[in-house]
Amino acid sequence: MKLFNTLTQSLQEFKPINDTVSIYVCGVTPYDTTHLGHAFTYITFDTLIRYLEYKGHTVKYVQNVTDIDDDVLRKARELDMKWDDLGNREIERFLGEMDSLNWRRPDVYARATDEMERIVQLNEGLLERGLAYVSEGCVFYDVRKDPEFGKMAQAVGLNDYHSMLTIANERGNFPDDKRKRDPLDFVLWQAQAPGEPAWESPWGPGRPGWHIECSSMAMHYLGQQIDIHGGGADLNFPHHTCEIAQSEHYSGKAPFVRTWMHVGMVYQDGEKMSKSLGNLTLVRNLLKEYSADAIRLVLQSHHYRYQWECFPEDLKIAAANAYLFTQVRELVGPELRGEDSMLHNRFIAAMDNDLNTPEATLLLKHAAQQALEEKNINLGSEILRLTKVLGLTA
RNA sequence: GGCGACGUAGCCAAGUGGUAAGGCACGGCUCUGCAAAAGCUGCACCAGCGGUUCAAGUCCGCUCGUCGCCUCCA
Repeated sequence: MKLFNTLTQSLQEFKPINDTVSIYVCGVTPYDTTHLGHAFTYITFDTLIRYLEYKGHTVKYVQNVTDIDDDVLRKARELDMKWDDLGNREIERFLGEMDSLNWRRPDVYARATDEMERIVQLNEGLLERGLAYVSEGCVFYDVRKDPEFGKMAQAVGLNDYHSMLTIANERGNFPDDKRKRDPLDFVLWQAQAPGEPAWESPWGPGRPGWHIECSSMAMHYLGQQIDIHGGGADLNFPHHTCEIAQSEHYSGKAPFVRTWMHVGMVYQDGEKMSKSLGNLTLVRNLLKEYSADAIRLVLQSHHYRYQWECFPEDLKIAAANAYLFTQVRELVGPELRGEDSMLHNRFIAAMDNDLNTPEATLLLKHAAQQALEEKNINLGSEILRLTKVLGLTA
């Protein structure tokens, strides 16, 4: 199977390091609702994992949830809720809605607040190696000590280190922070602010920076080098750029990740779907009108690396296609009988080509039309076997 | 401002040098008492200009346009 590695910007033959494929996917911050963009990302990895398992791999899948950060605290204040109550509520909603889409839950769903001890260790390690420094109860990553910083940023077109530095200075969002040595330095541990929750650390009470939890969890649950690390395309910089820096300098092993996979953004009204713009299609609302299979088919009819916009018409088409597969199920019955190697091989070829689900779903659709026309039980059985690989419930 | 991506029919979209998939919409036909559904069928000089090549949507350059990232974001 070939997968596109964001870091090298090329298709690479996928070969796991060990028998068990290690996959880490950046999860959500639980302060708001689940929209179609989230579903696209997580159904993409759900599909990948189902496919890998179908091909005989054992997969260990870890996803984080950032249950303590600025957004959670801010939203909790707005709602006059306790921050952890808000987090718990939104985590339940997220998991519930993803369950409704028939996703395979991660083997480990890790909370940032359960990770404190190891995050502190990671900070200590980076301090020992001279790649971080303490300043007024905070720990910062020292980008000047890391000539390799920004590999991922470069890969996605964000020029080089010096340009990033220049731009960051021009923009001036953080250089005013006198606690930092360099405007690009980022927080590994931040000192407690008045009224905010805090955890103990050698540098005083505080909480983790924005990127450190993922380094910590990935290395703890999966090892210092992992097979696949994924997330939305908006995470490649700065989040994954910083993750690479932290992880590789802590472990002394590179690459931290064999294959970086980034999922394209979903658009609405011509712009990127985002909480701040409010142009959201909510999974919860879609589920009122469409089946999980229809929603999955809409997502899978787009290739994961590319951005797209969801139109109502596409959902109707997907629902019609989902119906085709239920008709195939009626034709075949509960027991699968026979196979169709032609369809199987074409499906494998599509999926092996960087998870080309648009082609795979199209193949299955045409096969379904044919099977129904010919009342072909063998073909129908094969279709149902493969739709199951896509996580469909027909 | 810097950097990057993209620009294929009304819309979505495949296509990684060799006579332009597919889907939706639309038109025609078949079937049906009408309609719907279904089936058949029709519908593109690939943003513009220049270059490389026997051959370019596909490679290179420029222009125009759209979007993204650089700031929390799947």
